[in-house]
Amino acid sequence: MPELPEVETICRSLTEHLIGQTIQQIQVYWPFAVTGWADMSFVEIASGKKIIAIDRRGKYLLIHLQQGWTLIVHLRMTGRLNYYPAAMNPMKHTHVVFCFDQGELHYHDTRKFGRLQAVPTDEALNTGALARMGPEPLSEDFRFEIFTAALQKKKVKIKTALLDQSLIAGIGNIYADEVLFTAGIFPERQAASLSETEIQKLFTAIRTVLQAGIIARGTSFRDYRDANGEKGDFQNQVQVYGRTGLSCRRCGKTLEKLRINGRTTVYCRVCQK
DNA sequence: ACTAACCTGTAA
DNA sequence: TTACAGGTTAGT
Repeated sequence: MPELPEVETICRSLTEHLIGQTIQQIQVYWPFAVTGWADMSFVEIASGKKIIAIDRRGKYLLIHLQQGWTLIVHLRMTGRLNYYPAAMNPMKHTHVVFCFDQGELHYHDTRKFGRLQAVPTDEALNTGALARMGPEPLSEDFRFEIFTAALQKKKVKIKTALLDQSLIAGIGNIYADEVLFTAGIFPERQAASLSETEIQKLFTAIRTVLQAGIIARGTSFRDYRDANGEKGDFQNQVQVYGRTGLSCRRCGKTLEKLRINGRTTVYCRVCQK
């Protein structure tokens, strides 16, 4: 569910509530949701520790604990982290509950794709997909020349390239379609076929669209909520995602869809070449 | 490079 | 009943 703007919004809303709070107790209702480290269980590692910082990397949340431990969270499609100021009964799909001095954090995930891993902080960025994660598009690590060189090496469609987390971190199906519309690029173009001008448009569109997503506090078509249970607003300003059969806001032509990499892709055949 | 798998819910 | 959903990975 959440892409970069949603995870960033969750990160910020969690930070407000949890920095400095100690995890007093953890209840795990679905054990597959959590993973420990070496011979230590997730609960053993995290219990009794204070949260000192919360970061985002791509679509991952990094909850840093004292004593050198970090909880890596990926929400996949339907994962949610809900902060409640007072004790709350777990809901049908609540898999983990963290109890603090003030309030509780509930991990909820209808489709059970998401995972929480406890790892040593200095191993966090070397763990799994995080080790191969591309640059953060909103940081100075995202460089036009490097992005250009990477695209020219790829023999996949540009939409597939945008979804490749090792090429660029944090873009998912909604923002990929929005970025390609904004850049005026047809999603089935081969990545290596883009001109420098087109890559420049794409580079700029990635940054402006993701930034707009963050300002809107994410996109809530269905499941997404921030840590306070609030919806985002970006669904009210999308150009193409979810608008198959409706008219293009720019030229009026009926928007079309196709399937790329198993993902529905919506585009305007007039505005995107 | 494409598909199935992991899951459940909702809408067609 | 079938298709599809903000993701990733392990298989052909």
